[in-house]
Amino acid sequence: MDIGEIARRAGVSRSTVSYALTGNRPVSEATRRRIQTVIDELGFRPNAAARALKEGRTRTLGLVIPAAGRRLTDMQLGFVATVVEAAAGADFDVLLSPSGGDHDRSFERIVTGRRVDGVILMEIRLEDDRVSRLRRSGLPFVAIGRTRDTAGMWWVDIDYTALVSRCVHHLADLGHRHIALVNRSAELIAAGYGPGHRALAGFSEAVAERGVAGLDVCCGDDAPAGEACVERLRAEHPEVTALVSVNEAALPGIQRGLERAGLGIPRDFSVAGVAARHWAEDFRPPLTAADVPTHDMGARAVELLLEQVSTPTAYPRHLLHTPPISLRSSTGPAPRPAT
Amino acid sequence: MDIGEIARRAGVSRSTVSYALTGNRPVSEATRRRIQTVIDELGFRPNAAARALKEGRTRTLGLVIPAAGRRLTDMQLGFVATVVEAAAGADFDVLLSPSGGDHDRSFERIVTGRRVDGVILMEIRLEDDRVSRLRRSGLPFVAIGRTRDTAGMWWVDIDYTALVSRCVHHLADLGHRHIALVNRSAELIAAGYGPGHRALAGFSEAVAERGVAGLDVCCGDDAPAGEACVERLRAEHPEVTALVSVNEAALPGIQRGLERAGLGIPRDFSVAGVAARHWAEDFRPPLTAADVPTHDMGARAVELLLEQVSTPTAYPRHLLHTPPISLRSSTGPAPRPAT
DNA sequence: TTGTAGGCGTTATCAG
DNA sequence: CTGATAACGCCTACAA
Repeated sequence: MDIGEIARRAGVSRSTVSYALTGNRPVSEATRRRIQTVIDELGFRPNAAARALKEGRTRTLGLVIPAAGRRLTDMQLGFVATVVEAAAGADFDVLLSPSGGDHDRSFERIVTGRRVDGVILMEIRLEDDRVSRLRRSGLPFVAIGRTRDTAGMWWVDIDYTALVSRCVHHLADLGHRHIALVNRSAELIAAGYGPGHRALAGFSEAVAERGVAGLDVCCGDDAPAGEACVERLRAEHPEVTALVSVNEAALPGIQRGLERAGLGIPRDFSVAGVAARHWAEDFRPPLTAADVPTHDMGARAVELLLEQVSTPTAYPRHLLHTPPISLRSSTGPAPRPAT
Repeated sequence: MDIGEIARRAGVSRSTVSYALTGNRPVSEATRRRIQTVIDELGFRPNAAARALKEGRTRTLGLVIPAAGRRLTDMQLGFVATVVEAAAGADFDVLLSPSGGDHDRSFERIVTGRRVDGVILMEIRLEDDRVSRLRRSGLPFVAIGRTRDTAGMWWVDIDYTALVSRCVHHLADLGHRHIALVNRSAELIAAGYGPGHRALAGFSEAVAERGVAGLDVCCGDDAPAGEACVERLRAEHPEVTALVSVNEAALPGIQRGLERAGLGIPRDFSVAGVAARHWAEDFRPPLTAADVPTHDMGARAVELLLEQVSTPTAYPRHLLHTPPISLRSSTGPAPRPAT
């Protein structure tokens, strides 16, 4: 069934049906209604491929997610969900591309095959092949995260440097003199994952500024890793009395580790961090943390992308979120040394 | 840049380029190589829309996920990830469609607009509009889960009835006489969500069979709900000494609730359930549970769908998983009544 | 207000 | 072994 079928049944020409469909030309109320009736009757919808071919646009966005295999973190999932939702709100569909390392079949198919009007990129590294690839292709794209060199690039990101720095200052204000940073996994850091590096930068800087001792450790993205991490920390650096976590998935493990070590939060040990709200609220006691606005970020990324799609010459824009740190109850004065 | 450009540069006709690309007709090695060179040089890939229009297929699968807004559960996320991965393995892209109850613009777009060659449906209800819609459309589809009437339908599911029943038997064998079922949310049950109903069916049946007292409660898909659920359970039914959970996201809360109530697991209280492996292993102590093979199920769903796409006349197939219950350490003999 | 015709980039059927 | 050419279904000048 195609537009011709509708035209025949409605007794009009194909173009009239098309115009009735798109509204790109006035159609008399009478014929419009006749056409609509036939369409409803047959449940017709224009073929997306034909339309895309003719119009040169697909009304589809590509969403590049971290390569399959690794489980997505909650935060990443949050982005996926809100991107899809925001796109749907603009009547755009979302094509998923799991693309990890370098040249991925799916990525190439989507980009070079012109399957989408624009791309949203997740889990950006400081140097990222996909970004350069996309830059070359001329396909509009928005990064959730950013590369080292952001020239001419559209992106949405969280200011991990500032956020971690603030956490350190907060803890230092409370009298803590030995503070640890629980970062993301060693592999991610080694791969040049931006937030990991920026968190570390903010940490080092703040720690130096306050003249306190800073210790940074990598930690896998799950509870067991978090627990192991705390155990090691206690064993090797018992002087540490507070930690800042940018690894939300490790939080339950961190909590368990502290518990098992017999440390009360925040009486004996303070914890602060950056995490999606529900992680922070699930922590016991509720975590003093910068709540990552995944929802907003995903929606903004789509917004920027659609803007770029409709105005390819637009000047690059970006959004750097620095959500406030919500003071909950996981941080307190440093315990008196047990002299 | 199109196929004509390549043809010109390679000094051949457009059809030859096409044949070199698809392999649908022998092309002399010499010209094939010449064409390939030009293609590599220019980084050409055939336009997906044109190809879809001509071939009548899109090499894309639709994945219908629960409506945005609600956070996806870990299990659902697992399906998404493995479906995408499996599809990518077969050089298929995946188009996401968030379609909850009714307002399915995106769903309609994808189905009627012929944007995909087939659809995978998640979170199936016993009566499901999307299933009937898809049945009518003639578009191949596979459900992860199943409706009440599965006639002529392709699906992959977990046998919640059997699994929950086994858990109950296991607990009854251990001497528990008062067992609770922690089900999914009341809304989901009310909406006719299959697993919820089938879990309940298996529970009621097994409980009756063993002559033990059964109590079923609904519980939201998150930790706080799990904790609240346990609290209520303790307050209103202190005689209960064991529970079966089919709500993995509530598990951390269940654990916390039991802890706060001062109950040791499994000394004072036993817990069994159905959950993805990592949830079970994160439980303290590790949870005796049927490990839901999300990975396998997603991959199988894609397999079935591709089979159906390539052989539309194939006889409907389905897969009912009944993973074994892994005995870990969260279940033990019923405590002696405190007489 | 409506109809006619051409073309978007491919593939596949004819010829050669 | 290779070229011309006609569709695929839609949109949109151009004509009426």
